[in-house]
Amino acid sequence: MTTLYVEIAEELRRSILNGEYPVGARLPSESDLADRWSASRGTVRQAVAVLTAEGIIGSRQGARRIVLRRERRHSFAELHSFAQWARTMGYRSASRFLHRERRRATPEEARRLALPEGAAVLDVLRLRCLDDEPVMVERTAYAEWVAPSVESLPVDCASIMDSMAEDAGIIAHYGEHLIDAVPAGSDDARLLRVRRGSPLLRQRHLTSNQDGRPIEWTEDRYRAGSVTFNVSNSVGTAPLVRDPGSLLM
Amino acid sequence: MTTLYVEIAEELRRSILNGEYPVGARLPSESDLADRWSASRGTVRQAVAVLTAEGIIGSRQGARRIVLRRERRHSFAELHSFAQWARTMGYRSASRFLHRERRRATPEEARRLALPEGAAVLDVLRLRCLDDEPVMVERTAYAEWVAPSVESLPVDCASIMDSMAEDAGIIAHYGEHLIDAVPAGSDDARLLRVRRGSPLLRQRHLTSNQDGRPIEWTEDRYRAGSVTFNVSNSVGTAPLVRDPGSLLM
DNA sequence: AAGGGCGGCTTGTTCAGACAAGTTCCGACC
DNA sequence: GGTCGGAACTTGTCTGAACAAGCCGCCCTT
Repeated sequence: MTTLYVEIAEELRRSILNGEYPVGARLPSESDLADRWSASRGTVRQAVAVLTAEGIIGSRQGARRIVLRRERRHSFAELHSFAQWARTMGYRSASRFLHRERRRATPEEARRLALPEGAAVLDVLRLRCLDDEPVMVERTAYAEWVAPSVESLPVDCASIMDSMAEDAGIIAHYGEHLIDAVPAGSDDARLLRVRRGSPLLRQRHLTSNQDGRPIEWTEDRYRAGSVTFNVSNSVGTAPLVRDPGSLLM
Repeated sequence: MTTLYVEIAEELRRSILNGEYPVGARLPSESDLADRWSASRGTVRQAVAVLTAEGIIGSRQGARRIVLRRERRHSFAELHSFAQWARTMGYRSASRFLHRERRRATPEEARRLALPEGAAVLDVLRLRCLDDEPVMVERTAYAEWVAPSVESLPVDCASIMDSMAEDAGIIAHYGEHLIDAVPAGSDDARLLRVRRGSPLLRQRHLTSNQDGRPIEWTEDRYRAGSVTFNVSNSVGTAPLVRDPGSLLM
């Protein structure tokens, strides 16, 4: 049993998906929805705020909400875990450790992971495949406090994040992502089977646990054409809302 | 005079920025903050939700909120207008129309802009510079209903979006962005002064007005190293999504 | 000294009501 | 027929209250 506003959001999402509210249509007013679920207007506002944050519906003061899009967006976990994302998209994903050893953190890594200069990190290099095609090279520096959990994993472990959560209770909670384009180095080129200097989509990200303590600093390099990042937004700035005594996210 | 929750959010952001709440520190509880501003708890929750969405603070049920980061990152929500973004970042930006003519929409453009096959669009090619350095090539297909506003602009117009808002009341309200990496074509290479085939960061985006009516479908190509996109998220919010390359593109 | 449990604190969810601000639409007027 | 104004509707902001759920530290036990 989930919470009420999540349930309302899910049912609305379903209604949009199955065409009851096509793209461009206006949703019922908040009070209509509140009546339908015997909920207060505030709870309904939490529900529609979820869909707004997902980019599915848009809203303006005074006018009824409209449907912008049908497809649903995916969750935080899928952004942090390549394996989990691949699974939900219906791909077979595989990965292998090519390299795994402790070394000193570079100045950049130390800064990102909030470590003292020269602290030890666990350096990991992995190659990721979708349906047997090499798609991404992943270079990660793990903070020392999570290193043991990573070192004990088998070389073909599919999802480090999943394993860490299960074995050590280390859970990714916050993330920051930097996205740009870089030319393939000679190692990248060999592993991804592209020419040296050809374009790669680079996603660097810092993952932290629930206390804001950094877990890892990662640089992923995707072969051009294999992956696209997708963002929806609206001017309404506040993707979040609240209402009588509560707000949501 | 802005609204109360925005004011609270701004003051909290300032306090974090000036070090009153350093990274890792715990914020006061909701009721403390409510007392301080003589506001209800609900209003305070709206304020902290703003900061949460910006990735500045994190929150977990039962525990006090913590500071994750000081700076406010430049988020996609603000990346509506290149000119506007450049200005807030302190750059001198310039741009020039290299090409501007009506033609038939390609099948992709027709789909994105929700137009019938073969409808007319206004095709625009612009070169964007930051501090006199060519940084981005922009290829836009404008829907016919906004074409007149664009055609009347001077060749060195800095911000089409600003002009359209002023002159015709056409306001960008919703956006969807697709981000990946592509090799520079020969035109791109000449304009951006890079070698052909060198990596470019590509941002395609669809802009719609307040009714969800498509305004433009744009393809921006940034020279590698000139721009990095940045996204923050946490377990409750995921503004960014990853899509497989070949499907649905 | 190490471990466990309980209680107080804090965030999450929900309710009902009120007013402000913006949109829509129809009807009156020119 | 077109335009202007206003009424009805809808979303945005805010209050105050209550309970649930999760976290943390203190204290007591072993």
